[in-house]
Amino acid sequence: MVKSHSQPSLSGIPEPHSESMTGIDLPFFHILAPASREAFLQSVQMVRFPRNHFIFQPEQIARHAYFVLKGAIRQFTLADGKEVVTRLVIEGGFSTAFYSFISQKPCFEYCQTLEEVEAISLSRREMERLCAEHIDIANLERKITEQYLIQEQERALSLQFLSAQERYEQLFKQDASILLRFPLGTIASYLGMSQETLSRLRAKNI
Amino acid sequence: MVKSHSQPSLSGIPEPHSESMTGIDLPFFHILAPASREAFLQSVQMVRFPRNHFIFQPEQIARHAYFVLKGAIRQFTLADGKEVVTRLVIEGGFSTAFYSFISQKPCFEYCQTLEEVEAISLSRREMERLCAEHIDIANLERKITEQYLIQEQERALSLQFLSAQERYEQLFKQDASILLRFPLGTIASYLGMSQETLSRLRAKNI
DNA sequence: AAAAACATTTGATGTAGGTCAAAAAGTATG
DNA sequence: CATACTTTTTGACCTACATCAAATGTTTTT
Repeated sequence: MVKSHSQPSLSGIPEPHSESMTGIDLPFFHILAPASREAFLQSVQMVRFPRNHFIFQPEQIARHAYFVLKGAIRQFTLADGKEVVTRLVIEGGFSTAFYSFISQKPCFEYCQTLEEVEAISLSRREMERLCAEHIDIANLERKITEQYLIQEQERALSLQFLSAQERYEQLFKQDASILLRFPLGTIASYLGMSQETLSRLRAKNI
Repeated sequence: MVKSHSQPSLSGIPEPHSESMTGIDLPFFHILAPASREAFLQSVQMVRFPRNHFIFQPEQIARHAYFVLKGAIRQFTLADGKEVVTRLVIEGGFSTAFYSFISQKPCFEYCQTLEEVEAISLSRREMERLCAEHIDIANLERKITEQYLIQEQERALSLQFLSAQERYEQLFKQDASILLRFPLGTIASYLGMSQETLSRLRAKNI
């Protein structure tokens, strides 16, 4: 268990820059009834994390999920001292340690900002309260979870039977913007291959 | 796209043996309010599929999800004529082509019974209706989806960085009963390795 | 119970992609 | 702008696992 990152800030508790949310307009907002929208806004906060900040670390419980408005986050675990990247998040995506956020048990992954991040934060506790009181929020959360289920399923499938080359091409087609935002080693790990292999693939395909 | 299975029955529409559901007690039932429980029972049906029946096939839309009470199901796709097993379901699990069920777009997987199957069937349409009307059902479905999200995430992670040996051991620990219900080739494919490799692993570990 | 069909094992061989090491390119810092 | 640090590339070599093929074992059918 080696930490190989420069100056991690370890708090994990995003207090410093929290701001009012009045007037924010989110992509999934139009689905909600006005009352639900109002309640939702009451429950979330704007947060800002500096570059290279660790939002979560193993052993902590992921009490919040973040909807990223700006910046880039990578999530990873350590396996025999090697980083295994589990998720890459940029604008428009949710970042949290899903297992921990869902079960409220200690997480096993790191969640690190690579750029300054601006996000909307919702705690699991508030999420449960909102879902218990607002049926449209419960269904919105259900739909979002469904989308992530599909995404994880696709990821598993591509790791199961695509070659390194094919996995790279797939990411290139689906999400080329990701390739520009993260260092090569990070993308390689996310794709389940070594850095050297990804570098060679890239050279071959120009 | 080669079909390599004996006598698939292709209907996909489970009419033959549907039965009344009065008095059924499901594991997740106690969470629901009596009214929701009642509505739920009104919406589901008991179905039975014979051995080697294809519940779904590619191009079809998965209009139902099945909660398996008895029997075993394997789901797979064909990639260059080779079967890639995506999901193994026995008693207590849900079987559906998640992508298709969620999006109501054509599915890409086969869903085949290996034994006679007895299941509770819920259509996507009814599910949406129930979730729109009963907040506790919406939250129950959310929780179930969350569990499957975690499961898929674990599967992706193990395919990403565990060796064939380790993946086998993990399945052995977590779900040994699966190993007894499905043929070796099916399990090997599910674990992302060749049949021969799994056979050799098993021989080594006695 | 013999024949056919299917599932598993075992052996020989090939290869995609891993690891290690060093060079080259790019970026940050005093 | 020169030094240090990080990231990416390139090359040589190696290994885990795939593929192919044949033998053995097991279940189903007649």
